[in-house]
Amino acid sequence: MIQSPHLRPVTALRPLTTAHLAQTMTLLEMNAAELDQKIEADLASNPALEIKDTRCCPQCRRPSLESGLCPRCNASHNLSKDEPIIFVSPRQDFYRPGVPIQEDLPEDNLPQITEDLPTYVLRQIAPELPPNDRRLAAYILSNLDEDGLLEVPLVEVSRFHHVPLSRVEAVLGLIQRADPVGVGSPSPQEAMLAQLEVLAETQPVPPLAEQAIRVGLDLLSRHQYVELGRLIGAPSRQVEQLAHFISDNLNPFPGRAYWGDIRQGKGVSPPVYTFPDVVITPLTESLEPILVVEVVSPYAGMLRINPLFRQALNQAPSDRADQWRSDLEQAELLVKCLQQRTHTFVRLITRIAILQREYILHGDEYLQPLTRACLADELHLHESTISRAVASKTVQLLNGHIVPLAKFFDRSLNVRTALKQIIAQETNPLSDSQIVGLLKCLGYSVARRTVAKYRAMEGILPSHFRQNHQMHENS
DNA sequence: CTATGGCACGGATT
DNA sequence: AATCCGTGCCATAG
Repeated sequence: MIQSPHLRPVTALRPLTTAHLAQTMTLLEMNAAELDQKIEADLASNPALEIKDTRCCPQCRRPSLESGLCPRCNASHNLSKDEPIIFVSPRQDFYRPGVPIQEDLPEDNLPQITEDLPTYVLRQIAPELPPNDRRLAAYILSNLDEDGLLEVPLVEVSRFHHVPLSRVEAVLGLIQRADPVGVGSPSPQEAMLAQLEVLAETQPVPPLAEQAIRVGLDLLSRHQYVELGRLIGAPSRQVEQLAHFISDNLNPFPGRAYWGDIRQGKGVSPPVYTFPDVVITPLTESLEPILVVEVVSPYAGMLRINPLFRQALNQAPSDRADQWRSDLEQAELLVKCLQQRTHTFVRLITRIAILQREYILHGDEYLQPLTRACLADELHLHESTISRAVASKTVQLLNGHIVPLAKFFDRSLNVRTALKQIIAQETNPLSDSQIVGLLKCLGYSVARRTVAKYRAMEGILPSHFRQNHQMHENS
């Protein structure tokens, strides 16, 4: 149900209300990229629609206001910092933050396709892959579990595709060396071995590491150094260093904690999402900047009913009249629904920008736990409307990271980052219940059990598998 | 006895 | 109506 008291006379539509509602819902669910496609399709098939010329802002090429400048360049600098500047911008490719505006964007600068883990990996290895092995690779990658490990036995893959096992292994070898190193391995053990191998190419690794992982991974994870030392023939002191090295550098679950956090890491962070639906930038560089929130909505303000078409309707050939009339109605409906969609979305994002200002400026730790229901109540919308509006949309933050809009509704992110900080700073491993105490001091009240779950989510090992962070570096 | 993981329940989310 | 998430209770390992 759309019910919005502040809404313009959109309510005074037509007897089309059911169709209107239905389409608004559908549109609301789409993100910018999908909407773009949809509108392009409509433009192509419906002669009643046309694109109206718009003037561009001379400074940034966004469509301009009456004054000639766009809302951003036109904004005065002495507004209240609590009031974000919000405006709607029609096309993603008019403007790319951080990238100087160019007349022609080079080919490889165009929007990336939305990538999930399998696609991301596939793109990396495709060049090295013989064409007939591509399907094989794609098949393997589509059978990864959420940890980035292969769920299906290799033999089965080979049988399914009627190729020798050796070929499957060769392809898998390539996959394992692609970016989340170790991805696609059949077991944590193999993942770690692959990582070790890659690591060895750039830096020295302890000679016994490989053996330790091969024969004693379970001992390693249980901290049973003496036992392990006996097994691989090394003093327990050396084994301890070994364990330290392993837990610092290797990750048994290559796919985990990979999508969430895009840190400086080693390489460049992979672009995971397409163009964002919202771009947030500071108006000026300062500690307490005014936020500029740009809502990307394809063709916003550029779409209208072709006036010529409307005129021509009267003189329509009788056999075509019905068709034309329905085209016109559809076009009108689309335009109204789009207005409705942007309006709802703008109200939503405005509220979010105000409520989550601290988060936008200062990062994960300051994210307010916010529920859709609560926002729905404030905006007098139905919660399902919020859900639809939030679904599958992304926001680009000040630091250039693109995150799903749903992240603004994450109930536990702030606690999880606090937890990560605690663990990063700990000198010796803290137990979960000790962490509960520390979190409580910070004002986060969570159950002991929950801390364990958060750890798992972040890919942090249990305390007895973690190492003292004070001593460091082997020779 | 302490630290964790597993299972299941209730409320929130979609 | 189906699913996800935080939590409590219990079993297990050290």
